[in-house]
Amino acid sequence: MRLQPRNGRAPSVKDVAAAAGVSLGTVSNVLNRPAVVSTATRERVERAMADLGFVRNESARQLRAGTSRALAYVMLDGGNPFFHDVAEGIETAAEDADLSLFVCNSSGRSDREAKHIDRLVQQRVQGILITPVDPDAAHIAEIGQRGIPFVMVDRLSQDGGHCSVAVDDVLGGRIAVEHLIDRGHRRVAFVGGPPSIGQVRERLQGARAVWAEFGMPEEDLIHLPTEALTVSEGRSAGERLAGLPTRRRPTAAFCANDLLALGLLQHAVTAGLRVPDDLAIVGFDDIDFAAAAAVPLTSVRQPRQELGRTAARLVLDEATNPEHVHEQATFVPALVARASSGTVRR
Amino acid sequence: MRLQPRNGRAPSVKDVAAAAGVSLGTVSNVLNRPAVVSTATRERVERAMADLGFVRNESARQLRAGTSRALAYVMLDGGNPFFHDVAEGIETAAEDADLSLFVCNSSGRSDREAKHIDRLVQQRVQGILITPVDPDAAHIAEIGQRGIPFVMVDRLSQDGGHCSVAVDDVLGGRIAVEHLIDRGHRRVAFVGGPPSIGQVRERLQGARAVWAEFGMPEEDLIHLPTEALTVSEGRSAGERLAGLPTRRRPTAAFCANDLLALGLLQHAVTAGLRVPDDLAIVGFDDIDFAAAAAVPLTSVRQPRQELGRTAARLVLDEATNPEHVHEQATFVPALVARASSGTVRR
DNA sequence: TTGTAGGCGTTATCAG
DNA sequence: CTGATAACGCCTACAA
Repeated sequence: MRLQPRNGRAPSVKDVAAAAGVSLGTVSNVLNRPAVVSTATRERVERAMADLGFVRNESARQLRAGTSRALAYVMLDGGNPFFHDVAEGIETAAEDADLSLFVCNSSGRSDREAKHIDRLVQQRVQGILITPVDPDAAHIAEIGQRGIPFVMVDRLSQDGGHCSVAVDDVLGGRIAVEHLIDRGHRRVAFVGGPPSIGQVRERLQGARAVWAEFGMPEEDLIHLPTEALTVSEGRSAGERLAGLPTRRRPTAAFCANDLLALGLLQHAVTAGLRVPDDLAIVGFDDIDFAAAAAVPLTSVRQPRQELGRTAARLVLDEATNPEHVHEQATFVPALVARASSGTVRR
Repeated sequence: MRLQPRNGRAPSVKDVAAAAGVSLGTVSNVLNRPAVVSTATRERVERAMADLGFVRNESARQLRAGTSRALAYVMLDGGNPFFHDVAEGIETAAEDADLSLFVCNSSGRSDREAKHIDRLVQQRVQGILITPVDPDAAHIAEIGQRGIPFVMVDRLSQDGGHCSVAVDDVLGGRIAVEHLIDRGHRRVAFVGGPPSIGQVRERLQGARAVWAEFGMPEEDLIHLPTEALTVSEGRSAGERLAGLPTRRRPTAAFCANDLLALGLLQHAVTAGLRVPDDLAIVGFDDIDFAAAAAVPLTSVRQPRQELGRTAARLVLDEATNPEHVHEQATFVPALVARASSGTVRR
């Protein structure tokens, strides 16, 4: 392989044509409509391409085609395995459609998110999937106004102005707390925040609803707010919880996601609380690390990969189907009971 | 904002020029050398760009420039938070250089890796960072032959034919096992595989070396092979370990990475082994979940973000500095002792 | 079946 | 500051 034909420049179709002794159009045909070229010429051209180490220039193709052959996913928190699993689901769908997937991570920062979106628009990606920091931010609305197909992931659209996929978070909150009531718990903590995150609000809302329906006193569902949905915030919530006087201390905690639950679990063990006997714990998302915790974590399962696949399907439909109508795909969460909420009390 | 000027086509510099009543060259100047344009005209042009919702077309820029303004990282296992942290380090460096970062995930599959590389070459990225499935694969060597700057991450170059960054894995194995010997363990398991993974081989090699230096009998360092470096493989190694007769069972395990260690920890707890009293555990990488485990995990720390930042620095040097010489950046791993190896025996 | 011409959007250059 | 023009590499007509 001679890989640097014209002093440093990558070989172009022209170079291939020259090397193969055919015209430029023939090379293009070999690439795009191999059927119309005679076998002999085709092989000669392919040989020349291999010899030169020819690689199509994607920017030129793109410029010509007017659009790139890529999708993008902007995720909220790359440190949370949940989003990685969603991305995997998107990627399988993108692969099936022979599209690349650009994965970006806003790390919960709106400025970074806006910057990523800017770049993606410049790249003319075919569609944007996003789990937004703030679904009402101006730079989110602009995506749709630009006519770029886009789908909100893990967050339902309020106004139906675009597609979205998510589980029913209110229901998720309900089944988590109902499970704890079932297990005999009469004093439960909800661990989660900040309330600016919609998922947190809805999971809490579901928890409160079912708590009231069972006729439990409102003050016995205790909200332990956190600054973020992270392991270390879970740990600090654990400190506050362990610090409560025994008769005020909840016997169970429902955490707004698994990272919080893992942090809480860790602090509880450190503080000498037995899980689930002294403190039962339920998380949300059912990331792989939940099942892998030293006390396997009961969690509300989201169909992570399927969320991603569905989101990709919707964005592709919007990109290709002129009859497309926006769709809010809602999935039903399911409780996965493990040891951390294991025993029935009394 | 009128966002669709010419029936569906995104507005171009030409449209902006027309709208602002200036020439195309002036628009280009506003974009690329704002200093040479008078304030009044510049503002008029900027106004027109905003009105039209003009966004530079990156493919056209790229075609013109001959290279994209992006770096890429192909990681080995997106499900392992270690690689996410490395990617974060790369991204900060890329941001400083005003470059985009494309993050790809081979999921340990060589075919997926090759496909990603193909795409990246077509995109004419400025450089490729990669933690390869197999450093000797043909598609890896081709990257260098193509003249694309590239750096191997978490794996040292054997022949110096390219840059690489990694910790000293042999040393990592040494300090892990020395720590266990220190703690009084005389029968230790090494959990890890497959041996096709260089990191596994070297960590084992270090473990064996220090074991011999302390005069311990070879057969008391027991290799429990695994198929992969995952939580579930760790769990299954745990089953094998717990199944051993008590007098043959190691009192400690050194795992080739933290995912294995977390899986092993989980099974140990389930099987009724106390950690660290019945079984001490040491992992490798020191991912955040290691500290967050219910029994916080002792681990050999890699400077994850710094590996990424350094790799990015090297690839940028290769891309821009004609005097560039390949460099093997080696970092020193450090033991982080936590509860999972906590007590001194006897 | 092959060759040729034009254009995608951007940037750079050069003469006014 | 304008206006015109060429070039990047590819693709698709259309003509031979």
